[in-house]
Amino acid sequence: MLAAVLGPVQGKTEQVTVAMVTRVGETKRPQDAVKGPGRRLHGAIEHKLGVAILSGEYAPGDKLSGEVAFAEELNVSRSAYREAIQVLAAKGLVESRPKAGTRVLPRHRWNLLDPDVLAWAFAGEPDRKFVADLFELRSIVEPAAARIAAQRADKQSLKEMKTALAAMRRHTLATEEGRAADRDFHKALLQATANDALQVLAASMGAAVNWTTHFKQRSRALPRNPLPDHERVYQAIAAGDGDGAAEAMRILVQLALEDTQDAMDATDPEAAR
Amino acid sequence: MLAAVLGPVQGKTEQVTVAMVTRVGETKRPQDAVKGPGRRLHGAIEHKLGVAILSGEYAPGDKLSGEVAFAEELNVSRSAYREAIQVLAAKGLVESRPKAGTRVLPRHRWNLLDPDVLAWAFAGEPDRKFVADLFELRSIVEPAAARIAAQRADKQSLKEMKTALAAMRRHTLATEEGRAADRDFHKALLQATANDALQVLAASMGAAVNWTTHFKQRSRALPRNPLPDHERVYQAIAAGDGDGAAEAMRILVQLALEDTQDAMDATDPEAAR
DNA sequence: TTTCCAAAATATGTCGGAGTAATGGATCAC
DNA sequence: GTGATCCATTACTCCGACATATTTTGGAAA
Repeated sequence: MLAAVLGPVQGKTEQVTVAMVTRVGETKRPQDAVKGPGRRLHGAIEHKLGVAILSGEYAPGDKLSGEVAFAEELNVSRSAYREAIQVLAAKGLVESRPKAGTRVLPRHRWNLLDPDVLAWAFAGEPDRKFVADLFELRSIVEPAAARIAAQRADKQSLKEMKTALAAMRRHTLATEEGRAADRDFHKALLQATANDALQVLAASMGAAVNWTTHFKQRSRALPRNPLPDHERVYQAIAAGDGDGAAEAMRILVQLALEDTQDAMDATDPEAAR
Repeated sequence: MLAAVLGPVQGKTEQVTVAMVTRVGETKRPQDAVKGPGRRLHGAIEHKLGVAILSGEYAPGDKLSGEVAFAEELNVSRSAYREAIQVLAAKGLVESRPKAGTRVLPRHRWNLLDPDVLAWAFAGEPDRKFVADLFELRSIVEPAAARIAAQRADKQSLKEMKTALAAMRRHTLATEEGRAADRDFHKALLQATANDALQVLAASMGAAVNWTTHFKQRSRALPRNPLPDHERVYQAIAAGDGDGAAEAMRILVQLALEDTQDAMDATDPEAAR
């Protein structure tokens, strides 16, 4: 009488594998390691409902069936269901009121920059308009971040960026290590800005961009080698050249956008106009 | 023990053990304090814990007392406490694991751009560094948004901005209507960009900026009249002048930052160096 | 003594049910 | 037609029990 409906939740081993996709070769303390907390049951419900909402299966304004009905339909207890709903409500996806039930909120209330919401958005076929919006935002924020980083970067951050670049050179973007190095590079760059708000925002966008690389992989067209672009950014930052860093980063983002769009066109040729 | 900690929201009366001296005039209902869908019990717990964490009362790495213990301490059921914790976990503030307990996550895991988290951050004395970071981000995003708006604004958005400007002129920023008009202006500007990601981000920042106006009010120094700055932005957008709009918005944000810093200096002279 | 595995201890996770409170809509009076 | 009142529906809260996961420990084996 368990939650067979939830599919991915049920298999214990599956969850373990998902949680274990952490980076190899991490020598940090076990506590700090990204040991993913195996998704709980309510976590699975969040994911299921979150994806359903983001994919448009439940449109804004739609009323979900009552707690008892829905919980029974999912074969979970009301507690688990309610905790999931609370999380969705915390992210602005739904709102619950006595007598009125819980309804899907209009899209402009959604916390689209929440990492989980982004993950749910990219779980299905991503919306091309939304991807374009994200890249537009990225093309605003990241060059500015690079400019600030060029002004404030300390030796420590520069060293980390250099290390990440070396790792990118060693592995390619085709490997998980390479992509991890890419993330590390941007992460180190953001840390160099010494701006918490920028870091949080870029972390969200980075996660989203990460999902797009998944599509690049799926398409046959190999993306161009992004290493030279990254190196230009690094050189400018190391030289303290704010304008140069911003311009180099602008180009980097622009190329990433083109690659992603090409990949999406290749994956879903119909949608390309 | 102390249900009073949770403020206005509280239920049971028979839970009180000793010295239940009902204070007269305490018959206020949750609706009195909050508008719209009044905060539920678990909402109050979220707020209390969220503020405690953001203010540093619970430092990253700290372990919260167990569910039973903490729930009993707050005089709430375990269910309500758990739902609150799930919400905090959804915003990246804490993480719960069996046997290990619930711990406050490191600051870089917090969703600092979540509207609720921002509200909690500004519930106490705001961190000056964080305010500076937010304004730096705002000075990156909003001018760029204004530039895009100048390129894409349709008649509808322009009309809304014009209406908001008129309202700002009629009332001042000292009134709630005036501040609402200010928000409407920025909201209309963002809508003109036709970029969902930008809209969500700016909405969060707008909420944060709104909290800072609270401090401007608290200080004696009246902020300068921001109307001319807004009008310059509008004129540039209406004329389709992207560079002009960006520059005008840059100045607007810069002045807002100076006003806010002055207000914070006046409120807390010690921290000013 | 050191290493490793197994069982216990403990805190979170899940469950089902009962009762409370609040709200939206129908009903009724004016 | 307009307003206030009543009521059914729904989420909200509480409770107590059991399940599950993970750390800790203690003991067996090397």
